[in-house]
Amino acid sequence: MSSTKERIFKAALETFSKRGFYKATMDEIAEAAGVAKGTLYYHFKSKDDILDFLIDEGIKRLKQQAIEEISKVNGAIEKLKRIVFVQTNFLYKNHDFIIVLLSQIWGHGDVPRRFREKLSTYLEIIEKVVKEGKEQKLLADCNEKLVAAAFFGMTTSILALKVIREEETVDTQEITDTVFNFALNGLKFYH
Amino acid sequence: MSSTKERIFKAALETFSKRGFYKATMDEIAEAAGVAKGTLYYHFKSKDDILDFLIDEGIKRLKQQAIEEISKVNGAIEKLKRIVFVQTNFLYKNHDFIIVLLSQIWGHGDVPRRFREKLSTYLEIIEKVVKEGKEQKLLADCNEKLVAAAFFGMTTSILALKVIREEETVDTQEITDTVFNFALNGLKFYH
Amino acid sequence: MSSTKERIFKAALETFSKRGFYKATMDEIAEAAGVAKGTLYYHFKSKDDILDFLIDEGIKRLKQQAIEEISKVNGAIEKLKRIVFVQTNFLYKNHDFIIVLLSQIWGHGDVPRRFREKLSTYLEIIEKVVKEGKEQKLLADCNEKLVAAAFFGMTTSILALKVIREEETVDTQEITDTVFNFALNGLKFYH
Amino acid sequence: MSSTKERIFKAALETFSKRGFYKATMDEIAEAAGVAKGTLYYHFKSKDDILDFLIDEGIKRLKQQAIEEISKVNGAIEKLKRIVFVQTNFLYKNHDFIIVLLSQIWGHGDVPRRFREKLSTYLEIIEKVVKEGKEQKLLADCNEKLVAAAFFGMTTSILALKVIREEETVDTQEITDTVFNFALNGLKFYH
DNA sequence: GATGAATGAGCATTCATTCAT
DNA sequence: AATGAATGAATGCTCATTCAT
Repeated sequence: MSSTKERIFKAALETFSKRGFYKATMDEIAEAAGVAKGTLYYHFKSKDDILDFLIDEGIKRLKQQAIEEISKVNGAIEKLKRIVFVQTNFLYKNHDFIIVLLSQIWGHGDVPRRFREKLSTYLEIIEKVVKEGKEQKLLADCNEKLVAAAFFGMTTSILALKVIREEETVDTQEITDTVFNFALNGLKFYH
Repeated sequence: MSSTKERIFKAALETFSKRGFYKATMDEIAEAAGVAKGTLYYHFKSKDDILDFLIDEGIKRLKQQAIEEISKVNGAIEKLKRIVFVQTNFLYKNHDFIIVLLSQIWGHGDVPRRFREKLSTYLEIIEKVVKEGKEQKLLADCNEKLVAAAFFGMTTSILALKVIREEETVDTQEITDTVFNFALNGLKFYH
Repeated sequence: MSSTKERIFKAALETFSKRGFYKATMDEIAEAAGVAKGTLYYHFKSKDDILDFLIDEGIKRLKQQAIEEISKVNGAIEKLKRIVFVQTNFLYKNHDFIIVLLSQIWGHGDVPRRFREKLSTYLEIIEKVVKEGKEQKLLADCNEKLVAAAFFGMTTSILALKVIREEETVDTQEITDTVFNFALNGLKFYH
Repeated sequence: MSSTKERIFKAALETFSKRGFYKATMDEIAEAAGVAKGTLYYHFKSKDDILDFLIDEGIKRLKQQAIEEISKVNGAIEKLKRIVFVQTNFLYKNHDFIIVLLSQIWGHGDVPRRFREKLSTYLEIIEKVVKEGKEQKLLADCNEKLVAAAFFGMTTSILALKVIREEETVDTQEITDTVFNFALNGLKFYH
């Protein structure tokens, strides 16, 4: 990625996150990137194309990190923990991305559908681990598709709500632990 | 609510859900409602105002149902189950609402912030039940704010993904059970 | 004029003056008059019709007062003085009217043309007095049409500028004297 | 001023004068200027902004000419004559401007107020000359603010009425003489 | 006489996109 | 590679007017 394209990428992510995709204008992105408006069109076909690129890149990076991380350990439970950890950290470090993603995946149009499909390729990683866990009798019987969605929804909700609120510096380790513990053991109190 | 306003309300919800808030035009809403465009402005101040009203009403109704339902039973765990049930059913019956809500609550602007604040008043109901459960030693120690967010994120993710996909008729009872079981017992396999 | 029409008349004059004819809305007029919007259309054909009526009435009243006043005295000069006096007082007491009038008479459209024609019937009163004065060798030779326009322009400019500025209470007698003296003797200093 | 902006400037002046500011549409201005509607917004922020610019420029040019002209002669009376001359000629040559100006300066809103303030900077030039004339015992004692307003009101009234009527070619020299003579010597007949 | 809900033509404004330089 | 002036289709919104009650 050329340095100019990189700058546009970052500026767009920031602008979409701050203003929302629709309210963000090409003028704003250009200004944030420090380039002329025409330059955006040299590097991207359209505004939609920038969004596509952003989502693509984001999910690609998230997947890479998840795959890399779970390859380091053995056992479905340990792998799951790593996934929660990666997810939390990634979303925390890339909250602009998650805000943009979460604003775009719901809805019936072609665009949200395409984004959901991309996201699915990430969720499949989780599903696979859950399935493994079930087979290894480490995890209880469950619908792994539902569980993957639940995992993702849980983590993003918690994180997005905290991050967006620009609260106190978020302790990602605490969230990782909470989510993981919640997911594994549930809320029931054991005497 | 006058009958005209009611019709606009429903048309707007449907249109926003189908097309997305920004792509939906006032002309489309008017046509869907079977009124003239000017009539929209007789009942609402602006397009944003319609959205506001939609979110307000939706959350108000969700809260009403949740409160009513948990008043019927005793015990935090039973109450929690009812909440999951209401949430699932409400969101399933009002999937247009949930799509609109989920598309609008993320982001840094004033609008998403306001919507999150409204949503918080619903989450507080869950928090209260969780807190009760902890005090009664029915639920494990946990951060109830995080748990409430997790509950909401989990349910909506599962549901929205199913609903949007216009999948097979969704079995809300199954989802209720899955979510509740997951939340209560976690994923760990017990020998 | 029925009491309702009278109220609309006053409300319209005030609203047009405060907001300008185009910015003023029928809603504002109705509210100022304390009636429903539909009622305006019971008494007047249209917004333009209200303006017409306002201008008509205003000029009619100005003419009446001028005619009555000049009938009280003899001699062109004395009559001219009375005209200046009436004009100043009337415009002061009816500054809403003068503001509306002055905003509408310039321009090429049919409406300003019609208003100028109505105003002409007042200017003719001045012209006639000036003509008389010339014939009686009391006033210097001059183009009475130009002089009448000058008279009107002079007085309204002075007054409007003072009145609009909502300055100190305007001393109409002083203005009358100044204008009259200026008009009669000019600015030249006589040694 | 870029050539495009210049063309918009002229087209707007003509359109506002012909149709009135409020009846004139951006489409009309664009067409008159031979540019696309969007181009108007590339050079001006809004329709109001165009009006602002027009009034600014007009008054600036009128002031420039007046200042230049009175610098050519000595003596308050001669200067005054030049002012009347410039005013008459400028307004005649720029009757579109004067029509727009006169339609906009009356009223209580912020816009007319701002325009009056701009116009005041021109009137101050007249005031200064009148003051000089008084000090030099060339002009009678008078309120120079009132006199300046009177001068302006007199000239514009005469001119606007003539110009709008699209009468016979206006003889600006005759008007200059009439106004100047009227202003200097008054209407009284001297035996 | 009076009301106010409903209308829809009209308009200012926005903004992604193009293209000549 | 980069620019920025110009475009025009698209759209939210206004508001005078109508009419059934």
